[in-house]
Amino acid sequence: MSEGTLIIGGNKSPAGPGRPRSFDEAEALEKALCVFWHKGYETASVDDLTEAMGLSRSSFYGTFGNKQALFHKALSHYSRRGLKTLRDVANAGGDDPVGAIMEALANPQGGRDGCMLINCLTELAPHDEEVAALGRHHLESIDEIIARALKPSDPGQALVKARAFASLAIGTLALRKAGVPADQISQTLKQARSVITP
Amino acid sequence: MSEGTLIIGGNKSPAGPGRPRSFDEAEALEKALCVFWHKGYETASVDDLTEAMGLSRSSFYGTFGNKQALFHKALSHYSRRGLKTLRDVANAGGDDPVGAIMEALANPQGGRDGCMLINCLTELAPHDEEVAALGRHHLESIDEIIARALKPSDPGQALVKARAFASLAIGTLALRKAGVPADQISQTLKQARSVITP
DNA sequence: TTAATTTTGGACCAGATAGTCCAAAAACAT
DNA sequence: ATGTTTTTGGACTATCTGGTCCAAAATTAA
Repeated sequence: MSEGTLIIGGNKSPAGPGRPRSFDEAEALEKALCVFWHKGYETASVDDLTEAMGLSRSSFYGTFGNKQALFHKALSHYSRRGLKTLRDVANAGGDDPVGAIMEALANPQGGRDGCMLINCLTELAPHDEEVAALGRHHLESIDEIIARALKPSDPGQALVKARAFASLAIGTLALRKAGVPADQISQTLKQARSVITP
Repeated sequence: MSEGTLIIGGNKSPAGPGRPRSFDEAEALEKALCVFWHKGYETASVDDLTEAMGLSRSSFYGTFGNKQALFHKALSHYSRRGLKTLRDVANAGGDDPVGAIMEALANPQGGRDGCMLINCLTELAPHDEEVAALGRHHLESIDEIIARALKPSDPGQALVKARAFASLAIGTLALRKAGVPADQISQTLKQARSVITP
C-alpha cells in the first residue's frame, strides 16, 4: 500500500478502476448544509445527515472523514456562496446598491432558520477557534462589501458605518428566530438607513 | 400517600420533619445558569450540571424535575434579572439614561459567552415555542425600557428607534463571539447613536 | 427512643451517539 | 473472463445521554 491510501474527502475518482460513486459529492454536501442550517451542529446526528444526504455510513465517512470535517466544509461553502450572492446583489443594484442589499436582507434565505453562519458562531465559536476565524472573515467581508456599496468620500467612515449597518442586520436575525412579525422586522431594518446616511 | 407526594421543584421544606436540604436551591440554579450560559442547552450534560451545582442526581431531579424544566427556570430567571439590571442602569443614568445603557452594553456580563437569552434563542427558539415566547417578551421589554429612556415627543417613533438600537446591540454580540477586538465593537456600538439622534 | 418524613449517594437502565469494520457488489483495465 | 480497485450496506462497538430507583442516612415531632 502506498501512502495515499487513506485520503479522506479527496478520492473524487475521476477515472481509473473501481466502482464509481452513486452520488454527487456537491449535492450531498448541499443536503448536509441544509440539515446543519436547520438543526445546528450538535443536534444534527449522523443518522439525520446520512438520511438527508442519501448516503450509507461507509460513503459518509469515506467521503467526508467525520461529522466535524463535513461541518467545516459545509460552513465554509456556505460562507463563500453567501458572500458571492451579496456581492452579486450589490453589483446588480446599479445606482442603488445599498437599497438592493437592504431588500435582500429583508427577505433572507432560510427564513426563521436565520443565517447559518451566525447560528454556528453563536453555538460554536467560543469553543471552536476554526469556526470563530471563519466567522470573523465572513463578517469582515460583509463589512467590506457594504462599505464599497456606500462609496463615500471617507472610506474609513464608510467601514465604520458598514459595520454598524451589518450589526443591525445581524441583530434582526435574532428577532426572526423569536418569531417577531415580519413587518416589525422590516421596519427595524429600515431604520438602518439612519446609520448610513450622514 | 396523599396527592401532594410528587411535587417537583416546590418542596422547599421550610419546616416539618425529614432531612433538610444540604444545598441552597437559588445558588444551585445560579450555577446551572452559568453552565447553560457557557455551554448552551444541548451541550450541557446532566453530569456537567450536577457537578457544577454540587448535587447528586437524586437532588437534581427531585428538586428541578428534569433538565428542560431546570433550563426554563434558569432562563426565565436570567431574563427577569437582566431586565431589572437594565432598568436600574437606565434609572441610575440620571440626565443621560441612554448613555448609561450604552456604557452597560459596551461592557456586558458574560464576555465572549454573549447574552444567554440570545444564545438560547438562536439555538432553540425555532423548535421550542416556550423559549421563543420568552425571547419575544424579553426583546419587547428591552425595547420599551430603551424607548422610555429616549423620552421623545413621538412615542411611536421612540419605539421604532429603540428597536433598531437594540438590534444593533444584539448584533454586536455575534461579533464578540467571533472574537472581534473589543475596540472595534465599541466603535460599532457608538454608531448606534446615529440611530437614536434625529 | 421511636416513628414519620425527607434527602442523599450511587447503581442501574434503555436509547442514542459518533465512529469502525468487513464481506459483497460494481465498476474498470487488461 | 480475470484481476484490481473502489464503493456500498449494514452489523457492530464503546461511550455518553437523560432519567429512574432504592436502600441508607439524616433530621424533626412525639
